[in-house]
Parts: sequence; C-alpha cells; structure tokens
Amino acid sequence: MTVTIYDVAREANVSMATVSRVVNGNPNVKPSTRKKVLDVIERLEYRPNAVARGLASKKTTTVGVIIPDISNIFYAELARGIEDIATMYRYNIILSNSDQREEKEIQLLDNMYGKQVDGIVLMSEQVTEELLDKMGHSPVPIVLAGSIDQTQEIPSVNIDYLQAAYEAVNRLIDNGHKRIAFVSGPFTSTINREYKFAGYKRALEEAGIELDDNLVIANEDSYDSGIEDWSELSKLENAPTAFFAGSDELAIGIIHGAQDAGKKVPDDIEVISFENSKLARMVRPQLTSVVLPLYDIGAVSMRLLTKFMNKETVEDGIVILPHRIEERDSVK
Amino acid sequence: MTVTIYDVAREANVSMATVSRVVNGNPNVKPSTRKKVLDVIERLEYRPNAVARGLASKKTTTVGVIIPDISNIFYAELARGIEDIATMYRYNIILSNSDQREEKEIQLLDNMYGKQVDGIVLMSEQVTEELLDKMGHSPVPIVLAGSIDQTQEIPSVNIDYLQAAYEAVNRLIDNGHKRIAFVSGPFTSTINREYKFAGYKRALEEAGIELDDNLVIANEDSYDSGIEDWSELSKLENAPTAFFAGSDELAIGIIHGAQDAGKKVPDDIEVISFENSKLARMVRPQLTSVVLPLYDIGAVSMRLLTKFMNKETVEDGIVILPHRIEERDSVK
DNA sequence: GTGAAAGCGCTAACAA
DNA sequence: TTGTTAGCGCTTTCAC
Repeated sequence: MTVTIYDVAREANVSMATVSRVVNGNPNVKPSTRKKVLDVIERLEYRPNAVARGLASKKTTTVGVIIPDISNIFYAELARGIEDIATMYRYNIILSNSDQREEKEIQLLDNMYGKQVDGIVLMSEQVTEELLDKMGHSPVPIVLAGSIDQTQEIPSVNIDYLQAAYEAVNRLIDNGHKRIAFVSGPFTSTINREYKFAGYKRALEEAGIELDDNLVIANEDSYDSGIEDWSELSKLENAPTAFFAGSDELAIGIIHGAQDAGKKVPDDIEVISFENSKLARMVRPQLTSVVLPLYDIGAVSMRLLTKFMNKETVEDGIVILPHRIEERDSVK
Repeated sequence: MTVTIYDVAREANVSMATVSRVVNGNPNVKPSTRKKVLDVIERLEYRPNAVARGLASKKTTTVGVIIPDISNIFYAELARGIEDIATMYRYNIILSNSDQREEKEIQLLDNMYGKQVDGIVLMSEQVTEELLDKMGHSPVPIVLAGSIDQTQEIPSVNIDYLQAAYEAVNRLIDNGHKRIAFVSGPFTSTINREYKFAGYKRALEEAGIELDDNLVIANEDSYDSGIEDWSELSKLENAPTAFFAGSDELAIGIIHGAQDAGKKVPDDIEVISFENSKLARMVRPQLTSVVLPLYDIGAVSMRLLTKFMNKETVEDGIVILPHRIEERDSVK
C-alpha cells in the first residue's frame, strides 16, 4: 500500500542506505545515482515516514508547546511567534492547553516526553516548585516564554516587567496624580505579584506617595473585571484619578466603566495599560500602553530552544527583551 | 539510559508482550502479574515511547490542524474547541499556520501525512480545486472546520451562513432601512462571497430593495478597514443608514468611524455584526450580532473526525450547527 | 494467561 | 561512492 524506502531502493537498483542518503541530502552520493533515486521517488510519490525516522534517529523534529489558553489573544500572539520560528527551523509544534493548572501542566510534560518531542516551550503564570522539579528532570531542553521562574534555573524570555511597570506609573505621576490605582489580573501570577506590583510600589515610593491598599485590586484579568474594579474604586471617599491597568482588557473595562458613569478620559481620569494588543487602538480614547512584544517573546523563545536542541553553547539563557511605552490618548 | 519495555519485562520476570498488555489495558492478564508489572513500571518510571508505538501500531494518536492564523482571535477560538475535544479523546494536536496560502496548505498536508497523523482538521477560507484534489488523496480522514467546500466532497462543520446573513439584514430592513451597506471581509473567502453576500442579496430582493453595488465593500477584514469603509460609504450622495458587517472588528471600525464623525449609533445609523466574539461587548454601543459558535464548530469538527478515525459510519458528514442573533445595542 | 518472534520504516555505523 | 546489517521500542500474530 504505502511506498517505503525499500520500494524506492528496489526500483532504483540501489540500497536503502543510498536512498536514505539522498533523502537526507547527504553529499556522498554520485550525482547520477542521486538523480536516478530522485526520479523513482517522484514516480512512486515516496514520502518518508517521520515516525520510523524518529525511532531510528531519536529525533522527531517536533517541539511541545504548553500554553494556558490558546483562545486568549495574549497567548495566541505568543504562539504565533513560536510557530513561525519553529517552521523556519523545520520543526512542528504539538500544542496543548494547560488552563494554568499545575496538575495538567505536569501531565502534559509527561505526555510530551512520551511523544519524544525534541524540546518544549512552556508558558505558565506560576512556575511552582513541583513544575520546576518536573522540568529539572526533563530529557529535553525547555524554554519558558513570557513566564518567570524566580530561581532562574530554566531558560526564559521576558521583558523587564518591573521596570516597565515603574515607567508606566511614573508616566502617571509625572502628570501630577497622587491617587493612582493598580488594577491587576490575579496575584497568583508571578509577573503581576512580584514584578508589576513591585514596579508600581517603587514608583510611588520614589515619588513620596504612600501605598494605599484600597487602590490595588487583583481580580480577574478581563473586561468585566475592569468594569467592576472601576465601580469599586470610584466609590472610594478618596477615589483614584489615574489607573495603571495590568492588561488591555482591564484598561478598556475601566474606561468604559468610567465613561458609563459620565467621566471623561483622559480629562477626568487617566489610564495606562500594559500589553498593547490590537485592542489598544479599538477603544476611544485609544490606550496609552506599555508595549509587551508577545510575538517576539514567542519567536525568541523558540529560537533559543533551537540552540539548545542543537547543543550549541548559549551565553545567557535568561533573555530580557526591550520594551517601550506607546503614547496614545488615554493619558495626557 | 531511558527505560524500555524490555527493561520492565526483565525486572518483572515476564515477557515484553505481557508488559505491553498491561500498558494497553488488555484484560487478558492475571491480576497478580498485572500488579507485579505495574509495580516495576512505577519503580522504573517507565514511560512508553509513543514513536515506537506509532511505528508498530500505525497509529500515532495525533491529529494535524491546519489553520490560517492562530493569532487571529476568530481561529484561536476554533482551535480551542478542536483541542479540547482532541484531549478528551486522547489525541494530541500538531498545529500549523497556513496564512491562507494554498501552496502552504498543500505543503502542510504533505508534512502531516509524513508525520503519520491519524486525521486532519483543516480551516481555509477558500478551498481550491488543487487543495480539494490533495485532500481527496489523503491517507487519513479530513474534516473542514468553519470552512466551505462547495462540492461537498469533504466532511465539514458550519452554520447556515446564508440564512444567518439573511436574518441579520432583515433585522435592519424591519427597522425601516432602505439603504443598507454590506461591509465584508475579502470576497476571496467563499463564505463571504457565496453565502453572506447571497443572504444580503436575498433579503434586499424580498424586500423590493434594489441592490446598489456602491453599498457593498469587500475589503480587508480588520478594524482599520471598517473605519475606512465607513469613511468611503458616508461620502456617498445617498449614504447608507444601516450596516451589515461581516465581522466584529469591521463592525467596531464602522461604529468608531461614525462616532468620530459625530454620528450616534444606533440613532443615526444602525450596525449589525456577524461573529459575536468577546469584542462584541467591548464597544459602546455593544454589538447586536449573529452568533457564530466558533468553539462549538471546532469541537464538533474534532468529534466528527474521531468518528472517522474510528471507522464508525457517519450518517451525514456535512453538519450545520444552529445560529441565532444576540440582541444588544447597535441595532434598535 | 503468557511468551516467542516477526516486523513497523528508517538511520547509522561499519565494510567494502 | 555504495551496500550490509543492526538496531530504534513497541505491537501483534501465533503457539502453547
């Protein structure tokens, strides 16, 4: 039924080894026999069996990608960066959703080890002890994309979230605000809790503004949550005049909440976001936002992984990409 | 180094065959030996090699997913549905982006055949002759998700786009509009050209409204395009008073274009969308929209594929899911 | 209920 | 430059 390397060898009057050589581009083949083999391959429509190849060579040219949720625009963008570079280096991607559950992450790692992937790109908002341990025993290289392992044991690609948050909040402080809220996604996320929040605190501290716990809300990371958070915050006796939002959805929720209550942005309140997805331009006013280069983070992660898979020596496995603030209209 | 089935067999004093049986849940194993084997498996941390298994059994428990662009929220939602059901049936997904290029789609099909996937879910806005031909010669079952093959040769999962468009436009006609624009994504997409447009035409025709070519624009499917399209349409001497948008981004672009020009929605113009992504609630006014159940389309596609992979007999390979219109505030 | 043995389709020494 | 020959780790008859 299916044509194998053996069929090609027979038809071309050469050995399997020779066919294997031409298929794999090995230069040690006389041009005339190469041509002969190539002709037979075309005639028979021979297509190498990657599974057999994987078993024999112990390399599958596929990498595993563990992602919290591919339907989340944030992660989808990361995934695209990963896939593009994977394709460039001739790898396929096995993609699985973890829903951010440690148990699922670990099970997926095992599953991927079983599938003999050559490497893994993992995204997780919370790299737990147990997950770290599992990764430490991985038979293949792993790179974290847009995810923080505070022990720095696992290679990773990120931006300097703390510094970026610091700059964002300063942008607000520079406009004279004293009552600045931090509306964040859940603090179970290491990045939210240990970096963005820390940047927020540092900025306030340096400006001599006392931290007010009432002004920080770490709820869900969603549009609805942004609306709720605004509602809650606006009821404060000493309500905030500026908002540092942890994501675009949160920022838009805040803006719509405020607008629905008759407030003007940025005249009455100012909002700075942290993400800069395509959503940032799809609101009025458009969002001033920290640019999180998700595609690049994904792409660089995959590139880094190819180096590890090639056993190249990597100078620094912890890479920090540059960030910047895109000025639009939600901040004066 | 790695522990194989042979190691387990030796340690447990049984044959490879027996280990294989317990690993695969074959009932023909005495409970006591099953336990003995299971213990050794645990002690040695044995993990079956899926590649070897695939070679021997000719089944890889992985399915290929060919998608135009995973970073597109539309397709990401579809992909999530696919992946969830795949996981439920113990399949892994190999995900590749085609960027909607026929050449890439065909190359990806070949690549996936080579990887010995057990089945394929394909998404494509335009199922060409050549692609159809390639799929016709597929060694494994293929299902189209949210994609139309007009020859109906390939199983597929969709909604009744024509009817849905028809209903959407009637929603506008019922409000008294005579000048109704159709702002669409590219007409290279079969669904846009042959179904949504046809539904639009039918509704107008039945209402005795003459089709005005100036009122249909099939540009890019993006927010910016929506803004541009509004701008162009609003300059007409006899400008439209209502808009049927092919997607949420387009609808939001139209609304923002109009609002930036001082128009009120839905007082001055009304807009109905076709998608109902999470974006639909993230504008003011929120979008009235045809509900395109993307997640379900993905899920049902994968479920259908599992049936084919199991060689179950399927009554009807062309499945049409129900749709409805979600009423919100962009239409009175 | 269990084992022996023959592949699955290919790569990679090693020889020639 | 080319061929021979072991495997890679597992499933699957077929016997017993």
